Amino acid sequence: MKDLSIGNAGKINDLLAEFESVCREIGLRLTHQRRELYRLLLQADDHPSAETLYERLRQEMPTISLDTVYRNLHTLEAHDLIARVPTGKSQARFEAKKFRHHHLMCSRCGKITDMQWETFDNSELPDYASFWGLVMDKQVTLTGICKECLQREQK
Amino acid sequence: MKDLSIGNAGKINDLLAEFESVCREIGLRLTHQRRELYRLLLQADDHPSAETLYERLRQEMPTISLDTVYRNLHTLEAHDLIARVPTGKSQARFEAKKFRHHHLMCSRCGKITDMQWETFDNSELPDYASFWGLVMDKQVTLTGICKECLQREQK
DNA sequence: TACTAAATAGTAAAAATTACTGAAAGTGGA
DNA sequence: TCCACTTTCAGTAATTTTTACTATTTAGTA
Repeated sequence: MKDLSIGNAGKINDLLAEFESVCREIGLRLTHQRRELYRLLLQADDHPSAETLYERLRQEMPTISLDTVYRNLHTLEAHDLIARVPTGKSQARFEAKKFRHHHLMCSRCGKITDMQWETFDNSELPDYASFWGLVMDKQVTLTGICKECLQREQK
Repeated sequence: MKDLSIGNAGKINDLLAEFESVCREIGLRLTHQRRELYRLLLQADDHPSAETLYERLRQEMPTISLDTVYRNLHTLEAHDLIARVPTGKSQARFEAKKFRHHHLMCSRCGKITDMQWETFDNSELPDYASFWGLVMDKQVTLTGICKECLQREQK
């Protein structure tokens, strides 16, 4: 995972420029569709599904096809430019790789929130991990009920 | 999550008895299909998909329907007797809740392996978590390449 | 401007999950 | 043990999600 510092998190344009040069490096064509897909993912903070991205893209380019969305999601994922959020649900959710983070998932409303946790990031893996093989990434998922849902249930 | 100690891990029968009494407590009927589904999940260590479970169940009861498998997976999940493994893939994978553990996922062969990590289990959550809401579970997923795949690639 | 491989739109197909219906079966009480 | 009640089931259909196919268009480059 390309470790982009959180200081850049808001600078969509910088990240887009970075994306474009990475694409050129690895020989991916910069189509309007691909750039827009990535831009939407960069500015989204709701970990959209393929279907949701398709709907959003259709606002600006009504003729884009669903296949293009899925194909590009695969391509970008294969090149580690975006990631799939491991939800356990049948519908996949996606995110741009902006900075190292973990996920909070509300089991009531399904909302997914990013969270940084440096203490964990810096911690040692258990011995078993190196016995198992080569670990490339470690990710925490916290599950529970978000504040909004808790308040809603109290009423 | 019902925290069953790892000492019981091999004792399928004990866990089945436990399962049956839990079902009676919460008013779930103990049908042959449901018991077998749970038993298969208990003894499986490969986190099978719904389809895989269906195939296995058909060995012993050829008339069982796929709907029954899905319905029971939902029911048992809703009562926290089994869990869905958050893989990020479109096909859901399941496991019985035997003991507290985390997952190692091989990005080459897709194999999922359980791992205990008490240091993590006992660690404090970051402050942001309590601000977010009520956290019920914390789970680590390590991604990488398992030993078998590493050896295969070296050849 | 023209060439070429990659990517796209539109559509079809496949895979995975959920819904529906009448029949069967487990559960609790007489 | 039998009965009534309700859940669950099998079989099938429908829906949702993802992938595949093909003719056409486009980005990158000379």
